[in-house]
Amino acid sequence: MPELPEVEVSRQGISPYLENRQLVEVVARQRQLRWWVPDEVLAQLNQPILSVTRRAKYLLVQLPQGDIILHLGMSGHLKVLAADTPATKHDHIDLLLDSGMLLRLNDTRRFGAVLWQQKGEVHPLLASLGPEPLSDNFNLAHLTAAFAKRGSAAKLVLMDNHVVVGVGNIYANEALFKAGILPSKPAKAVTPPQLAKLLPVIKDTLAAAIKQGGTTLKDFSQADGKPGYFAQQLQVYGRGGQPCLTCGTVLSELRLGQRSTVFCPKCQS
DNA sequence: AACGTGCCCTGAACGC
DNA sequence: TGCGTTCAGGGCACGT
Repeated sequence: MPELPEVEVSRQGISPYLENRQLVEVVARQRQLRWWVPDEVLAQLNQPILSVTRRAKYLLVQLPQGDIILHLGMSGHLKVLAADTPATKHDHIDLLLDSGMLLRLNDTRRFGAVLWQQKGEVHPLLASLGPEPLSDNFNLAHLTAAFAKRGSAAKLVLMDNHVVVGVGNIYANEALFKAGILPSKPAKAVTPPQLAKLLPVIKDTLAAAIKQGGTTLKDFSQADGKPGYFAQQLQVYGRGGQPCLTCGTVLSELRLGQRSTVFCPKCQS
């Protein structure tokens, strides 16, 4: 599933193919994604592409009159292909460019989205998001304040988009392990030293993942859907019942907010 | 405001 | 072999 690093790597991968190109046609197939743009909006998008940016896990294709917003959901991925490449199953939308290439969104499980926001407006889905994890707005003061007033599990608060965006299930598990914090610990009970450790752990892990994902960039127009950062060793995610890589204790597994949660009962407290 | 739960979707993995 | 069931997960919507 695309987490923030994969979305950022996708952004970096597609940007060179899109920026300063003219969008000449939008081909829509499957409209039953989580959210979808009205056809009359899609019909008016033949405009130059100014840039491709990212907010949380949303990609923004910026046009003079507004932004096309893409969300990859759980199973979505983007490819830049020759315009005559036949569509396959789950290819939901193509943005055809004047270069003879196209940007194609494929999303098996259809948790993704295609949205539009007019220039000068902020789509409601983007309006109340927390800070970007790699920005200075995500700092110890902010993290401390957010945790101080929440009684629910630390992992759930970390995954709350109002607290910080882009920390999905995998990274929440990994970051809490590296910071030595029990995922089920009430957020307000997490100690100042633990928070001080958690903050850089999140930033460093995400930054490293983006950097590793960069290795797939030059092959982006190929059919390579594998995110480079998955090559990194996951310490706990998907390893329930196996020994902790630090101390050898069997990793515990439980569900928080209907998400799989793995932790070391000895290393995390 | 904060918290818990349901829901959307497909395909792989599993159980009988 | 071939069913049925379970699981994975982002994030909104809703009820309490």
